[in-house]
Amino acid sequence: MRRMAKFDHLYGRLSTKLLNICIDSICKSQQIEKAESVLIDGIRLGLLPDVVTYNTLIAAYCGIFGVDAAFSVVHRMKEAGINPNTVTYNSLIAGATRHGLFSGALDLFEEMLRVGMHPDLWSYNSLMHCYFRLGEPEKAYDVFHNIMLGGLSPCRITYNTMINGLCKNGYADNAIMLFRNLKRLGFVPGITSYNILINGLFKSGRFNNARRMLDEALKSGCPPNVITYTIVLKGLFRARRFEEGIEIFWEMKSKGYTFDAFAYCTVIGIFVKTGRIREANDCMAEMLKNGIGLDLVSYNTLINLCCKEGKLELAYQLLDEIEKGGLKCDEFTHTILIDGLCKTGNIEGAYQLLEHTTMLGFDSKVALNSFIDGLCKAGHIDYAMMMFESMEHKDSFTYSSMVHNLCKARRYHCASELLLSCVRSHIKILKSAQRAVLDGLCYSGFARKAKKLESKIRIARLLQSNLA
DNA sequence: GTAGGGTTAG
Repeated sequence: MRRMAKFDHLYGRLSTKLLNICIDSICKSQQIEKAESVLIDGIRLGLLPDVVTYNTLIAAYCGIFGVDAAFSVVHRMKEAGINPNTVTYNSLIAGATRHGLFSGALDLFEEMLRVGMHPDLWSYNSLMHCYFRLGEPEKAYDVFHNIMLGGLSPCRITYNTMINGLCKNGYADNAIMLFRNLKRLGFVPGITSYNILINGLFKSGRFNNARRMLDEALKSGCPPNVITYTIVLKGLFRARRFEEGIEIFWEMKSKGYTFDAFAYCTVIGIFVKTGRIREANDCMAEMLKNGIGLDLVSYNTLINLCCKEGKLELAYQLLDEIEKGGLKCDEFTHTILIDGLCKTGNIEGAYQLLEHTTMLGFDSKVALNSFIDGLCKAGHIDYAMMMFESMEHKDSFTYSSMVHNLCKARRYHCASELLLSCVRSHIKILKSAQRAVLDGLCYSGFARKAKKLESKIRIARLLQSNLA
């Protein structure tokens, strides 16, 4: 009998472990309901879920439904007599961070300390990340300093989080200095570290340094991955080095890189923006053929492509797919469609969608800009002016578009007033829009007014630069 | 727990 009891005990422990492995694997395939039913079955069979079982569920709830839903699991856990541990809090903090709730993550960290729990390296790494995302690099640095001084030994993620945070907060030079110092102290960077730095250098406009860093990665035995290529592609595109970017794309293909949704969307976006619709279509076909799971950004990218080709019907088919697939359209989706409708001359449709979008609570300045431009192009310039005047927040696009369209309608005096008020409001305007007004005034016999306007603009800009 | 500010307007 004693032997049986011993086996029972062993069986119980093993089974909880098996149950956890099973739930973890189901959660990883995002099937929370199935995981819950496996848990219920397990309990019916007499298995006792432990802290790992609940932590697994909490991590999954955080990822899929958000932190609030995860808290309901914490509640259930406590009811079952199991106390949350550091991993529970780390999961909740990670969940909050993933959903952009950085202040909420900080609150959780404080709560952790308040209830007497000891944060581990994961908690501190997350804390640093949150401070950086909140634009508080000094506080992040304090955490880093404390990790180094305290008994915790930092890991690669600690260093990468620090280097990335510095880059993202505009301290690319400090990031590189830290990187060099750490390397001297024995830190062996992986491709993630190099990607962080290459991206940081590209974004601060230092293309040659970025290229050199890429070479350094290769020489250090870190082959680039799909993320490296996407960074380089985007960086070159941002620098308007389109041909080099397209070359990188072909290089990726010839080396047999597997494209993911990020890479495909980047490339399709670039093709669309440079007017290479045929190539964009080939890419889309390949993306669909390769069975890439389409998320909302992918759908938005494809809908945009359809709109640019004037294939609105196809765009609406994709819209149906979004809703059938359980995804929710966002501001981008609506804006893309509103612009598509405007560009195909369906102003009435665009107006209806704009109203619907506003009713849904989206406040898209881009959509309004698009619509105003659409109105002008369809010949309703007075109505466009009315909307323009009623707009609370006008930006560079609003002014550039309106000024251009007024010039096209030969209403140079009105355009010159807008141009001047734009400059005086410290808003940038396209050089071509300014040129259109000045040329328009000259050619229509108002050369003196053009001269005066030019000097008024110069004075306004001079005053601004003095004040700055 | 770190890396692609993947998609929109002039």
